[in-house]
Amino acid sequence: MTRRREGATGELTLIERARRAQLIEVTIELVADRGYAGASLAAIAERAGITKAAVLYHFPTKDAVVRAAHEHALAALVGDVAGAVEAADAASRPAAYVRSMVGHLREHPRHTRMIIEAMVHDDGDQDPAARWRPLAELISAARLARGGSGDIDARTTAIIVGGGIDAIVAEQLHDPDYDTAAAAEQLIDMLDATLSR
Amino acid sequence: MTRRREGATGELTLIERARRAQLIEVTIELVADRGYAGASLAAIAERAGITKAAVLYHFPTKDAVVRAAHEHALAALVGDVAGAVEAADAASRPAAYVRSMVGHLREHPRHTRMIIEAMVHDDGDQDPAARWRPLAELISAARLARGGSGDIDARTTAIIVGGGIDAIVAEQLHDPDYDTAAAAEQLIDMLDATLSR
DNA sequence: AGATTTTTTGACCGTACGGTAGAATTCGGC
DNA sequence: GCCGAATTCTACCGTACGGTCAAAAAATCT
Repeated sequence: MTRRREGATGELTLIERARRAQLIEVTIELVADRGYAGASLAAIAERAGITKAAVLYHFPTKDAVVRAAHEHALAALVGDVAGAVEAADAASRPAAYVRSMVGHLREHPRHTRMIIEAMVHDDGDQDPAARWRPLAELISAARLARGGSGDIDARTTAIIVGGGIDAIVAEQLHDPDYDTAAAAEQLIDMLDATLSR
Repeated sequence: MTRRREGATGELTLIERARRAQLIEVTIELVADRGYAGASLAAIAERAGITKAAVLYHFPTKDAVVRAAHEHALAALVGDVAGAVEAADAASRPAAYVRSMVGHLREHPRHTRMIIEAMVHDDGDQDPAARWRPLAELISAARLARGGSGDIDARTTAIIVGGGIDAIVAEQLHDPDYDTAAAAEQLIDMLDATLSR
């Protein structure tokens, strides 16, 4: 009963777990502070106090490190938002979505920059609307629950509101004093006006 | 009376003008198709049918080429939008702004990608709100012209609407069949509802 | 303690990049 | 045809990057 890695099960050593977590952490910081280009293998290694080769011992490639960091930041965000949305009733779920997303991003600016940077630099030709599909579905459901009669396009509405979220977040990343909560409420007002039309 | 360059006046040869224009053009194409990273000196030179060194004869540095390309694309956009806005009365200028910007970007997708790519990759810590300040002023003026009484924040409104514009454009760049005109009208509706509150 | 495995290191390789230097070419004006 | 300027080429330099390799150093197990 050893603690070595078992190829089949993929069991990991405690040290390896810790290192991986540390590498993910410093990579997030690095991407947040200096952008994708600033997150070189050498830079990651230096911040972690080891060498490039040691980093590549824990991850097969540099992209794997960045990908892991991105997934880590993203998982925290979607978990947060999903919780807030489920706690609301159908009619106010879009509002809860916007509110919790802006709130999370304000509380975790590093993760935010990481996510944004990854979205920009990733594969380029990915449907932006896919990102907001969950929001689009919440919007459709909320419109049903409210009995709005206008024939608004949920997809387009989600795209617009999503863009608004991104813009608010970007502004807050530049000016930490920006009142994102108030901005989120104004965006929610605009959305509500569209929903009940 | 020769046609050589006159150091003091900065007069340019015809050939140099043509080359510079061509280099700007291929750089825009390159950035649009393959992103900032894809616009290397070698790639630019290859598309122009010359060598790296020849490119650097016409521009002092690679960044100068990209900067010139960006400014070229941006100038076309702001000229277009400014014309459309001036042709409208104060109350409907924000709508004209949104409409003409989305329209221009739809008709010049290459220029659009160039502008977006430059905005993302430029210097990082630039105020996103600065981009939408002209829109913010149009919004303030329109609210006055309409006699709306609510105390909405023009800056935040401009940020949100600007984000919506970006999102619509991004969606169109991914899906050329996306109805950006309809999306722009919906965004304008949301803005109008906020303006007259 | 000895054996074995996990982790780290240092030295190296290949590539792509932006940029430079000087020689070569083209081209218009005389 | 010649001269000088405008334009382009070839060859090279230095740097930074991601990645590989064998060997050393810790850590762990028996």
